[in-house]
Amino acid sequence: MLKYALLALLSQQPRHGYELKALFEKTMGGLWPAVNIGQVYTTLARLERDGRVKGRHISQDDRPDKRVYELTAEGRAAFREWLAQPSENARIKDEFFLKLAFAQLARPEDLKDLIARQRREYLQAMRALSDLAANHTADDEIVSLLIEGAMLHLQADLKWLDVCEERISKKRET
Amino acid sequence: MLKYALLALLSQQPRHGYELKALFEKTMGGLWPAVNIGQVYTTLARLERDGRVKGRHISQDDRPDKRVYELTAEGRAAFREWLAQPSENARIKDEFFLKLAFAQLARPEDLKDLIARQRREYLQAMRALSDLAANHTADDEIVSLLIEGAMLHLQADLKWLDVCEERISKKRET
DNA sequence: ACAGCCATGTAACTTGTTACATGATTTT
DNA sequence: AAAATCATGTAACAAGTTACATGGCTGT
Repeated sequence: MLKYALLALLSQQPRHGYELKALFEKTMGGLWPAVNIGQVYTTLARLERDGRVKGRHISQDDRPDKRVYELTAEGRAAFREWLAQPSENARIKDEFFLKLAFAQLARPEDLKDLIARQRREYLQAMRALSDLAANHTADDEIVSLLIEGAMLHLQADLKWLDVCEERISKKRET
Repeated sequence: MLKYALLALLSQQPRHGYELKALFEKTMGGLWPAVNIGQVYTTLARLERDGRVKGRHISQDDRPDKRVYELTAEGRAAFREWLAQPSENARIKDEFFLKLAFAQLARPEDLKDLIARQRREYLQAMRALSDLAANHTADDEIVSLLIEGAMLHLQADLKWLDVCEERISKKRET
């Protein structure tokens, strides 16, 4: 995933690893888990190995030297292709889905607690997003959108927990 | 992730790799991407290496021999610990989030198409879920719940696409 | 002197993916 | 005779995580 974000940033202009990390985080406005700087460099190395980018050494007198990467034609094509194909969401890979299903199999008596704990987690995440939204200057339109998207997700998750709880207590009555 | 699902299934009784794969898929009712059988075996090998399970060879006359795994005390503890801690959802790792944010940076003129394509994808996934729900005998309560959860997610995603589209066209007017 | 930012990387490891390889038994 | 199901695995690779290692410049 990071791979394509780097290609996107490099499609604007050549940049170096340290800069890419900062831009990535700024673009995602703290909504994406922080990227380890090490991963940026390994990803760049792999992209260069695969002919997607080309790095070149830049000497600097006042600062440490750096290595600036630019997109190749292939890299540009790979980025465009990524944008062109829709992101898969048909199959779900949400950990809580798994947890619920297998808890029900193995420890059905724990379901109520499991759901309660998860609700607390979602509510906390919701609060964190509200804070982010409040502290967020409206200059960055896209980050506001991402925050709203994350909130819609969480609302759906919370609603689902309600459905689960209801269904489970109903079953127990039978 | 698969790791914990296997521990869950083994917490009921000892089982072998082939059986675990089938049970996993039955439990998730086609909602989780199919698991590669090879991964089941490598995961079991790693679990054994880490002392979570213990395998033993069973000779069979009528069928190929098999290797049955059972949980160790450590494995049981690891499973319980997994259940006890809430699944993280605070930070989002949805590919479309990334795509939108970086498309806006690099190719803002493509945003409309990007959203339209993604909407088609979500609607198609929605239809697939409806079919699943229809063909689904109500005997398996948990699978019904998972289907509902997936639908709630998709509804949130679709709603978000509407918000994005609106916001973007509004911006263009300015 | 020390903290913090600028800058680059490697090593070891985990999880998951794809493809390959083998072979028996059962059903059509 | 062929296809499907039962059964096990390995090899190579991709992506991501954590920790370690290095070193210069800037501001307090």
